[in-house]
Amino acid sequence: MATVLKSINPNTPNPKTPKSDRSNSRIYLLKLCKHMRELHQIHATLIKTGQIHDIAAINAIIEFSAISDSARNLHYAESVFEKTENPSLFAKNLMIRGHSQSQDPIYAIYLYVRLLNEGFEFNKFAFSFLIQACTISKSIQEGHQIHGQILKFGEIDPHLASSIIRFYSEVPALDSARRAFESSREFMASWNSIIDGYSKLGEMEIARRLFDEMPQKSLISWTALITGYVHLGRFKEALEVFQTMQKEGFNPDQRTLAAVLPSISHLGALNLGKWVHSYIENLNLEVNIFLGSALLDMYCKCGCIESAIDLFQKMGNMKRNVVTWNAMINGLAMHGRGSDALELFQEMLVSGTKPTDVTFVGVLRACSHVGMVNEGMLYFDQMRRVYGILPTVEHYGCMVDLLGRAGQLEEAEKLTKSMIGQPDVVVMKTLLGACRVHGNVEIGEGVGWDLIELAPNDCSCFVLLSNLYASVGKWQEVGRVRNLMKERGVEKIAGCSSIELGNVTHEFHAGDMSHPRIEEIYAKVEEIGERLKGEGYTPDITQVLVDIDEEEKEKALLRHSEKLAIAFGLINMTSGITIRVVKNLRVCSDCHSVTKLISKLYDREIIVRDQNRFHHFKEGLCSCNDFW
DNA sequence: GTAGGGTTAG
Repeated sequence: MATVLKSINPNTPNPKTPKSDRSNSRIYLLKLCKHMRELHQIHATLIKTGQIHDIAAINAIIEFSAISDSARNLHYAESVFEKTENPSLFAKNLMIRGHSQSQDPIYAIYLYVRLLNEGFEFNKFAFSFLIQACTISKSIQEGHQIHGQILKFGEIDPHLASSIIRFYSEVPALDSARRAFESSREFMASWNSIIDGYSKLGEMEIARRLFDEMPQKSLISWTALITGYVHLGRFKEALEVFQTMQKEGFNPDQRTLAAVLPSISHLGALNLGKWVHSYIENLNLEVNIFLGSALLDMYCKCGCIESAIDLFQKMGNMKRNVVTWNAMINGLAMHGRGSDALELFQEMLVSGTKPTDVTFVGVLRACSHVGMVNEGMLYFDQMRRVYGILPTVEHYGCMVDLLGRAGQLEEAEKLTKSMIGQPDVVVMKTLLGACRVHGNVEIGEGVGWDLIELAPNDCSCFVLLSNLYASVGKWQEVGRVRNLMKERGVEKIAGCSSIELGNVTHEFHAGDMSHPRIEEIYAKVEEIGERLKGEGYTPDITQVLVDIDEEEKEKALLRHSEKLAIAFGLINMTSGITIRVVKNLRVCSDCHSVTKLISKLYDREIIVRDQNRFHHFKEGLCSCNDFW
């Protein structure tokens, strides 16, 4: 006992101090508990000394065991609570709150009903937790009833109003949410809640209108709006809102930053991400689990895997949850560091963190990106057998990719057919892509034509099929696919690459002429082309889809967006600075070999993020080992 | 003394 107490608070009370002080210090100790073991010891002392009837002591024990983050034990809280003769209002609220945040939030309602029948009364805090319980468990009927109880109770404050709106938005029952909002427009929290509700349901236009109409905004309002744009994948708009917010004098806190970071990650805006990190450091903001995970993910997705690892280590075990681990595992996988990712997965298991479906996406991608077929099969099997996680389309996608790359196309096809329900477009595209890499027309042809029927407006299906035919010289078939695409009016998605220079992101589209310095850039591209040819490079024109002569095809290749972006980087960034490019599609094979050569001839590290993974080009080689 | 906005995969 003494040793534990010492470890919590070296100033163990002097036996000479008055009794009430000693009791207070024990309650103070309770608030410092980190583990259940410590709580047991203090609890035992309280019983021995008869102080257990102290209301504050009971509350502190229940508080720790019902809601603390570090070592929750609701059963323990329950047993203390049930033995208490006349529990305080605060204790009852703690129990309701504990249940509402547990695996079975509905028990909060059961407890409430039971206590109500026993003649107890409640205050507004209880209702707040009860409505939260209904929100989490999506208990529509119960939520309605609690809403009724609140109205009967008679006193609606901003917190209750916003909780009710939140409940109806998440059920979802937008009409009811709107009605609840209309009847509580006097509270800013109601506005925040309804904006958040519309945002999360993707109704951004309504959310935006309400936001503009709001008589007064708070940081919460801005964060709700940003979250909405992020959820819809409208990352640039999310960043615009973030910047406007600051111009209007609102300084972001941890939650706003955690909300906006995913946009920075998706756009690959490293400089902005670094700005966020230094902002956090300058303001001495605590890097909690949410913020830490978001930052870590930003560094992974912006190509700074070393910074991500650094942060991950600094965060330490206490500040990691499954999301943190998942982000790091997926990050390593994305950067082609498969064995590091798998090692980290083992570490995660040792730490006692239970893997989720997202973890296995990372694990399988790790295997896939470095071609570890057997390991991948093993994990795919383990996922179901050991962890009871049912594979989703993402997992099937990884497996098809894994088998496909290894050339086991029959196996891959078999797997798509064994999927529960229809294999989805992404999985089929993966299979078709693998067929193209291996020039397997027998399987790829069937898959390709099926895909075109399954996703008639998706240009990438046509492109893949056409490239498959091209790779084996079936030019007549290439023409057939191309004509069908034209007939149906399917638009090709233009390749787009971006590169940051200072705080400005420059975007390039294939064949784009709009950049103010485009002539200079094309001159550089030509120069690169000539220098590369001198080194024995021949353009790979087989994958060019348009019907033009060979010379034109070469030119078309030179206009690929990543080549423009890299040329722009070479012109503007002094040697020694890594060029970082983000691309919306997969890197084509010509751009891949060209970038390798550039990295050697111009002695430049180049990091390209494509749709699937990172390519680190250095001294003529790529981290993907030409396997992507 | 308790309550409204936050992180991974797609």
